[in-house]
Amino acid sequence: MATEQLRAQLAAIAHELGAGDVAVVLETPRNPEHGDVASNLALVLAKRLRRNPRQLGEEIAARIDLAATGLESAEIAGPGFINFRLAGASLQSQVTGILAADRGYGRSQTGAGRRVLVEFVSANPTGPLHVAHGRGAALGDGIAALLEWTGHAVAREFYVNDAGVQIDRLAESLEARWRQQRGEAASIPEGGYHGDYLIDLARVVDADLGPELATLASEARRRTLRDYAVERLRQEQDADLREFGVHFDSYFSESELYAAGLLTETRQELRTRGLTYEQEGAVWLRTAAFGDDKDRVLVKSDGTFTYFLPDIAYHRDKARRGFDHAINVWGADHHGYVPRMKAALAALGLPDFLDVEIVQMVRIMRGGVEAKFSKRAGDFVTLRELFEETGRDVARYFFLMRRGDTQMLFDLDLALDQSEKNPVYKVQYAHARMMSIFRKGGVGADAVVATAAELARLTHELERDLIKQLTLFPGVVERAAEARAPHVVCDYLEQTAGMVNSWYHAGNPNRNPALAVLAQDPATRSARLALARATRVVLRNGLELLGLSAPERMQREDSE
RNA sequence: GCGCCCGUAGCUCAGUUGGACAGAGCGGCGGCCUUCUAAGCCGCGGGUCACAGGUUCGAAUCCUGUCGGGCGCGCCA
Repeated sequence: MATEQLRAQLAAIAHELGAGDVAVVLETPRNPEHGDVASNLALVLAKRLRRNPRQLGEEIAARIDLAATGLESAEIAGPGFINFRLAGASLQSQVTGILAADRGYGRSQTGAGRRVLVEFVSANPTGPLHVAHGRGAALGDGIAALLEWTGHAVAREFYVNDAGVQIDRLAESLEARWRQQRGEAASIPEGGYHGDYLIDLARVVDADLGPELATLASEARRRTLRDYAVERLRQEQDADLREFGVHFDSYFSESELYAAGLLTETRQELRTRGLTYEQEGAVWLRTAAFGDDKDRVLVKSDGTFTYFLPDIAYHRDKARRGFDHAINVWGADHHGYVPRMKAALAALGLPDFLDVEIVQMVRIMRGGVEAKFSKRAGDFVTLRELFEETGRDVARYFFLMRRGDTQMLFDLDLALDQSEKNPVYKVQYAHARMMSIFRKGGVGADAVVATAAELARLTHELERDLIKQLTLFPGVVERAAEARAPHVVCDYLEQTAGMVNSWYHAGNPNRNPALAVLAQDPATRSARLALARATRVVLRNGLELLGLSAPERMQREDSE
């Protein structure tokens, strides 16, 4: 790639000028007058070398071997930017590169050799998944995909909190519903679960195990109900996620930690390392020595563990399983928990092992008012209700198109709009348009190729702009992976789709038929088909990276 | 009280390892349909980047403070 050669040359020149190692930043200026590629290298070096930036820019520009990097010109502008113009041929040759890479276009090996565990959703098995879980699911899956695209070995994991107080409340709540179902007076315990879904479950469990339950002693009955509820609700969550298009490589349950003796083992290790102490009958961990506000309790004075200990044991286990790095996608209500978790891992000698991505809350707006309640689930809207109404692609995209760490408004009216106002359809439609051209032209989408001589026909400004845009894709993926930010990809795809549409519509028979992809002239036609395919490759790869479909044709559902 | 996130166009949001006039989508206004699918396209208007200081050749971006919104601060999970 021409830009990579340029980058290398600039880095070398920086060395020659005595500036040492510099991360050369190349960007595509918004203003076309500023060329195809621009670098602020002179500005960066000016500071370091205490020299006039423009003068330095001239000096750098003079040292560049234009021909060797496929450049037409380099000029100094503004405070000291160096603006480069690509030679036409090098731009056109990018198309060939994209077609050759095809499904691999956008992939890189930046993260090769790194094993990363991405843990997300990890909802308690106490009820249906709600929209915030959906956002976490989309984001976790998107982050995992970005890491895969940059060469990391990624595993997706769901942590099941199937032991502990909340599960006891679940069992008690189900028992109350079951008794109500049998005509007995019973009420949901404090801190229990009030949603209608437990009424449904009570009916099912009664049909399933009713007679048996009636004969059991209360202890055994509650255990039976607990296991039943956890299993059923887990299955329901799995089904929701599967239909949402999110798949996990592994599930790790809290009860496994107990069974494998990892809690006592972890506690032992912490003690051996001199990290714990007893005070007021409880066992404390010295997290304050590792960046936390204060020390935290591991074992309560009544002898039971806090939630903290299993979490430490779990994360310690992640490292023991051979992962170099762990990324957790957590809800905003857990952000205060991050420092102590990191502190605990630092105490175990894993200071940079964990990164936590916080997912903020989602508000659903319909007709200008906030939709809050679900009949079945009680005080929240379920993920399933959402994606059954909008469709999977739309729901996923809407969750992904915003930064995860800020609160978002989910505009249901826009989500249900099937025109190109809806950003999802705008991108998908741009892809479908390219596919429709191939159908019309009678060529296989994946078979299109063009010679360099033919590609030389791509001289129109819209074509040049589009090619430049397509060449940005790999960099966008890398940047998005680095920032764990799928929305960067969404922004890019929307922008690309806009440019695709401009190009496509410019060739409308009523506007300028000479610009149609399926032009009369065979060479031009071949070149434009190749560009159309390169476009399709980028849009498809981007959509699939985000876990969305890249449709061959768009079908509108008739509005009811 | 302390900590974290946030405050950018009428609305929803990008841009925040400092850089060229602050961007997109939606909404608004004005054009354009016997279509390589108008589910659209082209153009126009719209902002004291919450506020006040500071650092810098240069600040939406960094620092300090103020105001406003959200969340978290348990021997809960």
